[in-house]
Amino acid sequence: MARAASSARPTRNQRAKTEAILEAALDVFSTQGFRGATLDAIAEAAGLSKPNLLYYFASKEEVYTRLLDRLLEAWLEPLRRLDAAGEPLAEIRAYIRRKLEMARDYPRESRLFANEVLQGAPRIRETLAGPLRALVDEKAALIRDWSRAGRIARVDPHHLIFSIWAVTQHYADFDAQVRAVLGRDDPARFQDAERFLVHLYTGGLAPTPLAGD
Amino acid sequence: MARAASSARPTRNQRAKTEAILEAALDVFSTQGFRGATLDAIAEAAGLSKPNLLYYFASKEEVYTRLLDRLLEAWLEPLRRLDAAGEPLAEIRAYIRRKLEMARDYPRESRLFANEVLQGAPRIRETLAGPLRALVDEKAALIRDWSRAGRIARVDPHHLIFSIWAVTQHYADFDAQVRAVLGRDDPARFQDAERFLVHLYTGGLAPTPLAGD
DNA sequence: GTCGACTTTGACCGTTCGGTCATAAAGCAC
DNA sequence: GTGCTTTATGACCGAACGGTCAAAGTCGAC
Repeated sequence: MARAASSARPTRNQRAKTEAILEAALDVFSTQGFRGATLDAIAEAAGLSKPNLLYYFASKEEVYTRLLDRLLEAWLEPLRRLDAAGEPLAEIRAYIRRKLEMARDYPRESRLFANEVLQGAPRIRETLAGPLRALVDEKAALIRDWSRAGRIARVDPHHLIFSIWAVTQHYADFDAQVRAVLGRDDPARFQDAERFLVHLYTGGLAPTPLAGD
Repeated sequence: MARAASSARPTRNQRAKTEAILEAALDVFSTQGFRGATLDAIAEAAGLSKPNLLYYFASKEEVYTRLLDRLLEAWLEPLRRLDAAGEPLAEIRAYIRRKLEMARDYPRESRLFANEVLQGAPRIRETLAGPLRALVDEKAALIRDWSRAGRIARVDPHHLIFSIWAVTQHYADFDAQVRAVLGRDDPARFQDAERFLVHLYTGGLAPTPLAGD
């Protein structure tokens, strides 16, 4: 029989094929969503027939969840690297840069995630409420400590994190809008965004609130 | 014959029915996307049969585009109200508040828009590159003038606008994630978000950059 | 060459999709 | 009531969907 998700060590060729399928599926799922995507479209993009695709994956659902699992693993990494030993403002700036790089280099992954959450996150709710929440709470506590120590302004740590997610992923998820507004293709948009965001957060989180106004 | 989008003045009953359909369609399209939504689902949610729905709308496409047209009209309004005569920082804060209110009161509309843009904005690309871009450019010029006059910090006006869109719509589009991270239902999340964002932008855009650091 | 495991495919199945149509109610003017 | 328009529906259509299956092709081990 075939490889019913049990073969201990997949062949080099098996790896290559499943990789091609996941690559194609990322294209399709990230723009069409789960329901909007079709196995035919994925198979064609991967360069094989639909039954052949189903030889490597049991179902459409399995392709999708495999993609999500991978994604979530990598998704938390930038926040995880927020270092308690570092200088607070520099740490936050570095976090913004990492997230912005991910939006630039992995926009399809960002859109896949956005699609899933937009639909109410039916397949990843447990992950969000479990590991993600735990990580966010941990880092929020760290930020709160920085606040209380007067090393950054006193702000709500959770909403600070949300805002960084929002402004960085925006450049991947709303790429079509950004392009339309800035003109067909502004190659400097990520650089300009980084400069703006670093300024915004540096000023907005500075430990000494300004006197005037 | 029926009302082939020609009847000059629709009956009260016609208005009510089309309204019920659009209301139901907003529910379904905003969570499932265009391809994921089905006419059966919309018809059932609206409380009528599929053929009856198609008596009021010519096609699935027409329901969707009608919804989008409405949305886009209202979508630009908050930015349009950014007033050149006002005090710059107060104007930007007011803009943030208006956008946050829209995310709170019209989350489905925000998600519908997000879905469309995620898919590459195939149906609203012209609107984005036309009226939206024109409005953004106009307001960006205003903000740039404020910058040059030293009334706010020198920042990229386009990316400032993008960031406000991102952080406000995030609370509608990623509601499932926000809820999961904050705990089942945090009724104060919009208040807390507003406080944080006002602080962030007030500090980040303050005309006098801080001396230290 | 031949054997067996792995891989690929065309044909097919049941379901669901968007949409049509003939027909039947329902409402209303007279 | 009669007649006309508006509204509603069950039955149906062709296409596309996710998925199955038997059969054929491919490949290395011996």
